[in-house]
Amino acid sequence: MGQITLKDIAKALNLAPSTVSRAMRNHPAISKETRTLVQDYAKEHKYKPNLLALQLRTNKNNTIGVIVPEIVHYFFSSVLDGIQQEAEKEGYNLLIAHSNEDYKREVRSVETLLEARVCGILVSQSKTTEKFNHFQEILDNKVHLIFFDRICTGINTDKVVVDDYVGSFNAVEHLIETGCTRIAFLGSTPQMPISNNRRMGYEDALLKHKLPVDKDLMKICDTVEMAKEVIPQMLKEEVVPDAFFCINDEVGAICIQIAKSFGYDVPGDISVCGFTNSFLTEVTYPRMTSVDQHGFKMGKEAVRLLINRIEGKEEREGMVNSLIKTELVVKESTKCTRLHK
Amino acid sequence: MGQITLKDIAKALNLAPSTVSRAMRNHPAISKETRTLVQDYAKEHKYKPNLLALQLRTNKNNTIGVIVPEIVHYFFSSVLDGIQQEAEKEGYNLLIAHSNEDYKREVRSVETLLEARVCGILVSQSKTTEKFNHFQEILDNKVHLIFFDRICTGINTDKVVVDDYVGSFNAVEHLIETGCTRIAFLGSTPQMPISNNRRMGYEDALLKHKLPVDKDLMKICDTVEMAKEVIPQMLKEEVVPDAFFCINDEVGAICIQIAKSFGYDVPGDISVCGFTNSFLTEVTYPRMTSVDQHGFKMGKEAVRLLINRIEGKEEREGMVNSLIKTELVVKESTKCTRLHK
DNA sequence: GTGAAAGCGCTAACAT
DNA sequence: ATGTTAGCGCTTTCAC
Repeated sequence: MGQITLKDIAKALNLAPSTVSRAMRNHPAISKETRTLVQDYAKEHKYKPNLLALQLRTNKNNTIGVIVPEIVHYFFSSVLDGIQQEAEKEGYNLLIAHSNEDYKREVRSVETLLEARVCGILVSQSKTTEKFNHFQEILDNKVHLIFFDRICTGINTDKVVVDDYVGSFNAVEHLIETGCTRIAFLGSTPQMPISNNRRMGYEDALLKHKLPVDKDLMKICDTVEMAKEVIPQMLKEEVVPDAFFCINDEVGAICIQIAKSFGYDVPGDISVCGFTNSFLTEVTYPRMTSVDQHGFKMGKEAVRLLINRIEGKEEREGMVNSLIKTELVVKESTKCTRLHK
Repeated sequence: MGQITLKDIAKALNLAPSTVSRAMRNHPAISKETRTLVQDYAKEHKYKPNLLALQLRTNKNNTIGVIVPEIVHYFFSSVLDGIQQEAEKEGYNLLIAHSNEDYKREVRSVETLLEARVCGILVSQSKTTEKFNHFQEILDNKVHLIFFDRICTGINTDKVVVDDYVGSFNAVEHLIETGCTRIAFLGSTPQMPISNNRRMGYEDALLKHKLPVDKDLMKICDTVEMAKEVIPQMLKEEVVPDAFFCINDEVGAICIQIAKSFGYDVPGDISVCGFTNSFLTEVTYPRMTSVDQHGFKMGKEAVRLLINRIEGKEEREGMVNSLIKTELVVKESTKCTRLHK
């Protein structure tokens, strides 16, 4: 015998299944005696309602799907943590899919989640995604969709992002104020809004301080592998950067290693700034200055918004664009300044 | 109109639902014409089978539950990655719960997963868990249970672990062979088998090389917070360790930082060895020697075993105890030796 | 206050 | 080769 059902209880107690159902859910029209009778019996026999049956009836399961491009990754696992905690609190389950930065796997993940009939999906796009039909299909299926961090500008839906522009601007300004003038920007592909916004923050900070925007200092370099190619190359140039502003902490951390291996002092000769403020920043030597992205908070915010949509509680008009504030956390891989508090 | 159903197709094509059902699944008794007719119509109208209905019928959902104690963590996210990839390949979905090293959340996670009627559960125990009724309940519900890494010795079930003893023994022997004689062991609480096995590997390596086992060198220190307390304290003692063998890379990485902040050279004065061989080992300075735990592989192995149990394909008698081999990866936080290849 | 019956979407046994 | 019926576990009319 696997699990006890409502029917079993009904039979055992000589009641109708409907009565048992009502009694379990404290329906007002049920006498106190029957109610306690039923509930006691249920507890004693460890009755567990069959969610599958419930979901089939209401054609709605309390499950939220999440698609992340990378799971072994401080930022995304922090976001997942936030999503998980908030979802659990609200009684939702989580189906997690991992696209592994691969467009095809992302498409398949969408299929899987739709087949599982999730009631909403949170997505952070893979780097290789350039077609958006699969996202459109989510909406066509009347399933709620919210992008976080790596948003897709081609689809009109709710989004949760950090203020990449401001975070970037502040970080670069900090580098400038601490005396750097040839600041390299190691970004991601330009079609990624997070990268594009950070590039604009970078350029505007340079402009504000009357520094030239040098295309040679701006590279696409968003993985450890690329960093191991790109950074040494830049350090072999005639004019070497005196600062690296990196798209993530992984690249930043490797950047510190490489700069030191070339004999440069960090931050004496070269400053390095990362993005995320993960635990990595604590174990590099020197400890790394980075822009905190508050991933945990972003995760919570994203589910909150999604659940509000699902339950029809969102009052804001049109598409919501939620902005999480970043915070520059100055540690030791950038120089000190009195100008900066 | 939300989703199209079998019935809808049947009505539109003037067929019985059962015929449509059979046609969709290439039942041999269905004529080629009807089959293609049905399948074309289904494809055109984007028919998606309702998994909930299917699962209700078979009283079996193809969902596997996972409970991890920590999600923002290189090792566990690697394991999750392995679990995810293998499960997806086999057509299983994943329900992930996060106990956050908290016994009560772990118990609740078990409840949630059982209510969701998962067909199997993978667990790595929280540090604070000392009662096992909730695990027993999983078995009582006839749901397959497999422990990985942080196993529970109080429950008789399948397990997947790394050879902590051997991994530890080899690491400590490497430290000894490179000239260390006062090797500190930073472990976890003794009731955790992984910690206990590593402690035994540690002690046996010392004994083999005729070094004393000094209780003062063995501390419980398995988090960054504890490391920041315990390690400075040990470095202030009269006799300072000349090596730290740490239970995980986080503690190891922080250990390197602290040792350097005390003015010690790593590995000149003090060697440090971690456990996991995460990305952290690449960004510490010097890069950290560590024992690779092959988390990804462990994840795959654990799901494989679980799925075999679920599908009744496991031939091995009794409870399986799967052992993943570790591998000492020597980098720069331990000294060189000719003895060690 | 309680029961009987129908139905959520699907499939399997039993017709025809 | 296809249709009919029943039922997975639950809730919700509609009766009584």
